[in-house]
Amino acid sequence: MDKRRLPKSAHAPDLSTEQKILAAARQEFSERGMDGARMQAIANRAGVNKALLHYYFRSKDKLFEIIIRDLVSAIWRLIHADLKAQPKAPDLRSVVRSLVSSYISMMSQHPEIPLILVRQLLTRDKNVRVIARSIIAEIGDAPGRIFTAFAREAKSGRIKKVDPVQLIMNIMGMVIVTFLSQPIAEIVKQETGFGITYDEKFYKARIDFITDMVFDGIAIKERAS
Amino acid sequence: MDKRRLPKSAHAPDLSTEQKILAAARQEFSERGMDGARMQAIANRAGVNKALLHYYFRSKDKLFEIIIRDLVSAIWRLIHADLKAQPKAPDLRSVVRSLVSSYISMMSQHPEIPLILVRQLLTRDKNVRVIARSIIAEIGDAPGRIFTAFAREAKSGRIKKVDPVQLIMNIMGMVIVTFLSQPIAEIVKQETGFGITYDEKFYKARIDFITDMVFDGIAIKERAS
DNA sequence: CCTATATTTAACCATACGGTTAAACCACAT
DNA sequence: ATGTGGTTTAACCGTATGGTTAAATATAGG
Repeated sequence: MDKRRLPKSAHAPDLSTEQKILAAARQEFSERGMDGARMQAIANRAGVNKALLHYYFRSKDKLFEIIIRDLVSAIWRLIHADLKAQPKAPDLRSVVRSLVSSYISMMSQHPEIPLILVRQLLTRDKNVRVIARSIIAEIGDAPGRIFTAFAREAKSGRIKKVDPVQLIMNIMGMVIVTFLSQPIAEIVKQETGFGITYDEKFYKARIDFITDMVFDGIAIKERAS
Repeated sequence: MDKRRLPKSAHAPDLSTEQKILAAARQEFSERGMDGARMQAIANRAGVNKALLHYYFRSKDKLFEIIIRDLVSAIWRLIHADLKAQPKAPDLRSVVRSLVSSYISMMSQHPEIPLILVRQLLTRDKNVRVIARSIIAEIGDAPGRIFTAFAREAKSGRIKKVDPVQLIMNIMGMVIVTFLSQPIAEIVKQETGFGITYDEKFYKARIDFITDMVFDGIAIKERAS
């Protein structure tokens, strides 16, 4: 059995049916979620026969799983590429800024990442465990880095002693709301006429704004206490 | 047609089958989302025959719509009750604090609210428009109040002149992440052993932490520039 | 009691949707 | 040209699930 899978080579259509399916699936899943997505819809988006979805990826579950796996590993890849491109952070503020910047730039390049992952993580479902586990593994570095850096800085008295859980939760909240708000903002625009333009400029502004809010909030001001 | 609907009075079972269904549906929808929810599962949770769901609420869509409508109006009701219970806010910081507090207390009492609404709003779907519209109408007060209050304060030079969109986005992000993180935190606990206890104490701490972060971030420190 | 009306139930229906299959198609090697 | 193996297609299948129905059961009013 299984003469399918790993087709590759020989024949070579116009740059991979497989890729077209994956792209279409990413779209569909991000808009409708695992349960709302329809195999037929994915096939249509990809301009491909439905049976091919099963030819290349056995089942809907397997397809979804691969999408998730790819997204999670993309996080890792993109974040690291971006961090490496940045100058080594000298001070704490720069560390936070570069982390925030990396995550925002990553998600702005791939808006499906927060959409699919968040929705899935909100779902009470045993396979969520699997996703969560891999995310924890992949994302793992960031909270740790922030945590230890802050602990050190707090010891040296340059920042307030705050609960790191609260701190990280706030940072994460400010980062992801940037993307979760997008579909809502679109509707608000259509309803009220007032809208946000999610472009390069806006994202840059958010990086600064978040960093500022974090720091000028927790930095101890010399003159008081 | 329609001899059903508005059964009420006459007979009177043990405190409303209708209510049992609504409660069960709220649960199911919040855990699995509109598409993932199963009518049979709702019936089971309510300990009721499946046909009753259709007897009281025509269809799955209608049932979901009612749930959403109720949640949205609950936001309004709870927020206002809470705000009225609080002392009139004298200064800006107190205004923000009391708004943040109201929203957090509201969602902590009804965790389904953020779960169902956020998931639904992430879905690309025409009926999202309807939901969004009602939320915009109901929630409407808060951003406006914050916005004008901040504009006034900024004029008087007590806080930095910041983009109100960025500001509100940050506040909202920090508030909702408090609840969106809950399912994830549960898994993290099972995976790594480290967990957060989402209790009264934690929520109170978050209210303070968020307020502090917002303000000590945007308040102009006398000694500097 | 009897009747009318609301409620509840089991059994059933229709179909949307994930998945399968067998045949066709296509490119290349021999 | 023909055979081989990956690829694509239309047509089909089984079932889960939303929804319906007709009969049963309860309740209140007369």
